[in-house]
Amino acid sequence: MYAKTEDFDLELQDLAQAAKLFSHPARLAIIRLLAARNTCISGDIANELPLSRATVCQHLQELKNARLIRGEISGLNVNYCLNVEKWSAIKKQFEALFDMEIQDVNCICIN
Amino acid sequence: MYAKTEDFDLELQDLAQAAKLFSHPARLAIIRLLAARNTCISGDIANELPLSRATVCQHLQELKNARLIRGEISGLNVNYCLNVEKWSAIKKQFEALFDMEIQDVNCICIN
DNA sequence: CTATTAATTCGTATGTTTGCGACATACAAA
DNA sequence: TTTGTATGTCGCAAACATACGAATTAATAG
Repeated sequence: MYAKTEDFDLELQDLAQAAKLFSHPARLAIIRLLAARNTCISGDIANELPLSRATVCQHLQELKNARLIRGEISGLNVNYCLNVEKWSAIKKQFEALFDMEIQDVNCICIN
Repeated sequence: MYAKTEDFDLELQDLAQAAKLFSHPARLAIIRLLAARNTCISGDIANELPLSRATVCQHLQELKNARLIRGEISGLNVNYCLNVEKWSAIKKQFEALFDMEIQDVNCICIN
């Protein structure tokens, strides 16, 4: 986090951090995969993405640190799944953003 | 955009790019300001944020490049406003993401 | 025990974002 | 024309993100 980020409302910091999770197509692809399937082995995820195993792992860790996904060791494999509670919480945050009332603009604003 | 980003679905690339707009509290704060007011002078925006004018200008340009906001010159001032069409489009993209059906998870996933 | 296999971490290279001071532009008033 | 004011751009530095090969860890099979 850049230093100045702390100078904003916590609510905005929080939402910005959630948005960052969605700001890379690999992470969106992972989320989509985990939503679509209920089996979710790390290696399978890596095989479906056009990235190296190491890079996919990094994205998985980011989502895991944010508690949006969870991983469970099962022998040699690791099963990942969405944390639906966190998913719902983020969904609510974005709903609040988009439900925000918008005043009529008073500029013509061509450009 | 990193090279590998192009290897993903256009839909995911697009959504990731929209999410990036929301991934900094300064940009969220700007959006919130523009939604709340119908007068929206560049200098006033900069004064409300804990950042230098140059930095705020940079964030404004980013939002403008993405067509989420528009700026209109009015004498010495520049009036900014939300582009409600783009705002609605992005809102729809996120609604589609969050309306995605989620399968029941089959892992216990403590960690 | 020793391979084998799956997953992750480490180290490193490269690219992007953030932040700002200084400079440039552009309009308006004196 | 000169001066002042509002904006925006440039160039730099620091922080952060992305990507991957190589090394590491950890469980299992032989």
